[in-house]
Amino acid sequence: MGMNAKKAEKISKALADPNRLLILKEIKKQKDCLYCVDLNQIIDLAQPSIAHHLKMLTDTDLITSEKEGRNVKYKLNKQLLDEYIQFLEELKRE
Amino acid sequence: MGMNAKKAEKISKALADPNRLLILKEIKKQKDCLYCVDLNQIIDLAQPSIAHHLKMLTDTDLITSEKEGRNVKYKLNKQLLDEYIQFLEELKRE
DNA sequence: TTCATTTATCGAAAAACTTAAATAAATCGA
DNA sequence: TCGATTTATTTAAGTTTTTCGATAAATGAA
Repeated sequence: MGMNAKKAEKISKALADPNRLLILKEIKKQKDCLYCVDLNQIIDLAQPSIAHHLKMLTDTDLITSEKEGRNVKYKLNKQLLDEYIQFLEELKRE
Repeated sequence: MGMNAKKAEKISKALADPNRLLILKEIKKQKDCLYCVDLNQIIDLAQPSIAHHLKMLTDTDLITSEKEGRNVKYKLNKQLLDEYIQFLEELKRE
């Protein structure tokens, strides 16, 4: 619970890739609920690469995954994003 | 002016390192005004490595540098950080 | 000018990251 | 069960990043 520099570093790293930002954007587009299978149409990468990026995002808890039959549904972890934003806000306070 | 995914990616990358986060934290500590020379005491890295990290932060405009004689003074670019935060906020909006 | 201090750059080695082919695992439908 | 679909894992190649030694450049002080 709560953000620290180590976590913020990992989250920053997770955000530091165009394809992962695209995934997050798609989650937002799909009303905060994305099926992995749809990403293959959207992202110009081989399936294992997409799986790799999804794993990085779930490993940092930026997104949560939920199995639905053969598919996996992804949602944004808004609370963690908020904690990260709070960490950044505090960098501004002198 | 204004944030986009490409810029956000670069900023994320700049934030995705423990030493660079430490530099930002020190800028905050020193009342938003850090002299490069002080970092050598604080960060356990060789001088060229510190210079490299400072360059990454200035290249993304997260910090600004100002020459003062032999020294260089660094300040946080709060506006850019705000734009980045805004970008993240928008990821939450469905 | 000469020396000391501070910062920047170059070059190279090591570590980390990205990507995809091959393949495995899980699940659904027929 | 069998075949098709979806996702995960392994392995390896290519790229990028991090780090430091050596060295250069810039500036202040004596």
